Amino acid sequence: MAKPKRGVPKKVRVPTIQDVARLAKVAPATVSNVLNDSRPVAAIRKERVLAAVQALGYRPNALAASLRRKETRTIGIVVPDLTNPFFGALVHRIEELAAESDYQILLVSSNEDPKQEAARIRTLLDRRIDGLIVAPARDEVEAVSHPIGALPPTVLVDRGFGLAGFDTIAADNVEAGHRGCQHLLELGHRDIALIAMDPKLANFADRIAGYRKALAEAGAGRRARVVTGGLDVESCRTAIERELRRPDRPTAIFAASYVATLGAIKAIRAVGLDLPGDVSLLGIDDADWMEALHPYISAVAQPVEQMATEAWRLLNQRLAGGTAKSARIRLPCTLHVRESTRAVR
Amino acid sequence: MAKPKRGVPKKVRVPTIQDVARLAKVAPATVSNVLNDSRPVAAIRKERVLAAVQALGYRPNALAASLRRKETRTIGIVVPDLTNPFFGALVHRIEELAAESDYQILLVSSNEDPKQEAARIRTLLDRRIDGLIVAPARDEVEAVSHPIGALPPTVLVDRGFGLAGFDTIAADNVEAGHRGCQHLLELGHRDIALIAMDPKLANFADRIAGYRKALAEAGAGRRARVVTGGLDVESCRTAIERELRRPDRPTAIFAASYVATLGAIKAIRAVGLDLPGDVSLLGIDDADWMEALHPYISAVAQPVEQMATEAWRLLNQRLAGGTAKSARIRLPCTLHVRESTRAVR
DNA sequence: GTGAAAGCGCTAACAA
DNA sequence: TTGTTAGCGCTTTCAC
Repeated sequence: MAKPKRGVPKKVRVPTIQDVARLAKVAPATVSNVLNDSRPVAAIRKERVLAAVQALGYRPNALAASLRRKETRTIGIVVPDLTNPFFGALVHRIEELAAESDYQILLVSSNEDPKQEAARIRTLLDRRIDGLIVAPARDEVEAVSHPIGALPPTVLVDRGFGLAGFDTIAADNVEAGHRGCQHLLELGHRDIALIAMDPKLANFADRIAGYRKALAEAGAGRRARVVTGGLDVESCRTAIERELRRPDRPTAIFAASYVATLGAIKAIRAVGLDLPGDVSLLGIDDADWMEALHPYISAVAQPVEQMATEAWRLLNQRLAGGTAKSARIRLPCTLHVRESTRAVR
Repeated sequence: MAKPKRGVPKKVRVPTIQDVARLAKVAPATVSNVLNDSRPVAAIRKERVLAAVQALGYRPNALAASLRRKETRTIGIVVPDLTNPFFGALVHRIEELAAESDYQILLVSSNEDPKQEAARIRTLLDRRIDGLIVAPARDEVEAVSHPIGALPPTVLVDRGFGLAGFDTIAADNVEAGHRGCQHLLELGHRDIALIAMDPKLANFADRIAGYRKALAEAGAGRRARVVTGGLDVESCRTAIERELRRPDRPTAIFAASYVATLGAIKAIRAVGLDLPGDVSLLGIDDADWMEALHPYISAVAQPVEQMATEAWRLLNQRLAGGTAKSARIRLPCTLHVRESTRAVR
């Protein structure tokens, strides 16, 4: 048995700005000024400082600087579920942009739960993040900010569009629902079931509205069929399966999210129908695999990259002190017609 | 035009521990002791403190506490690519576990680039993270730690297995390659091409070794065909397509990663072969969609959840002062036989 | 152009 | 049990 000496911290003292100053025979302030270009420093001293920094392997303690400067160059990101490729891509891109501007990312997941979301955001605030990007679990203001109090500059992505006091970004979900449904109608479908994870979430409500609008325009307003799935693939699958087993089963499924799309494919399989022979499928949200296996899945793609870019741009503006009134940005989706949608027989 | 007053910080002063102390008529230290249970405090005072905290909406400044305590309760996570579902799931689970223990996650992506990796890790260190979990871009020690200097407790996941000074965790990649190849051999395949993104990465080297071993055991050692793809789907697709267009094309493809699997599917389509009629496909790494569209993709699944759990467990142990010698943990993979692998004609 | 000194908000050591 | 003091490592006055 090795006898583990517990809690013995390494004795290697990390050099501080004082150590550098001493070695370079200058004031700590001068070291700071050299390293941050915050004031002109004579060339001779500057060299001495740089040499000392080199010699000691000095790295400024960002914590101390943040405490003093009252700015952490850290932003929080909150997403409902990181395993969802939409949010994965979103975070990926934001992290990339943030890093370019020398910002770090504190990442938390809310697991689609407003309670957890609030709790996690609070811990982020305790760390004095400079800004926050959140894809909220719910759309209500209370859920996002009420239990938390003052927030730093915050931009809301995907959900919570239009909430007062926030810059908000979302896909044009009404148009996504409208355009998607139109596509199905053009193919001759009249019995189109739309599957939403939670029709109360604004983005689903919008997609449903667009869908209804397209239906109405085609004189098929009474044929709307909105099915509520749930937050996970299984519950969506079950709901869709039930719909497909009805005698008057739909000829097309419009799955209003990534999770719903996955559920729809599984449901169609489970019922033993042919895709797209017996039933067409149109998804919302794109993924790499949708163009791999046949039938390629037709989908209305949200502009994730753009959403990330805009989110970062808006946040950056605020971080720079911008006080423009809250932005509300709707980004257009793109319909990718592939193989899973086919003319009705 | 609104006239934007730039850079005007909000005048709302955030309450400090001093404010609470004053209001509660106690010493700041007492407030600290109440909030952290660090010393017994008389019930009367405790109540006064709590009331004052409530009244002011006081939240301790974690930055200041960290500076003083020399511990941030923050750990860094470094992954090569967050859009890869494997790393997405890994981060997701680690974040979850960390949050349960009141740790935060600073997330950075290395984009498969050791240079970027080193740079990003350095910025994490400047923030005095307590620990680090990294899925390195390369396997060499130098790449991970040499250009950086002293690291906090660090565990390496997926790559860099066995590097001295680190707890390391990886799937049993040799076995994964072995078992996978065996499965193909059992189906009668003899011309099996293995596609690796980069055969120099240890996990690919291991998978290749396992594959060769299985081949040798079947007396087909000379028939090994290792194809180098690349870091992205397209380059893998191209490489596999080339292989499939040869007159002596393989009857089975063994794609040694998620990206390679996607590339393989696309290549098989591009060449116009039937999957699995003309060619079988076995992937490494599992994904939700592999059980959605036909043919369901057979795959050797890495135990992502377990890898995350173990990573967190090991790190936690170190954070608690544990000084056991570096752990090396190999976790077994699971073969999911589905529809994309079929007996050779 | 430079240095000395104060202080960001907290906790740990020392007294009482 | 409580308060006072010092100081974590840095940046920013202010004075020279």
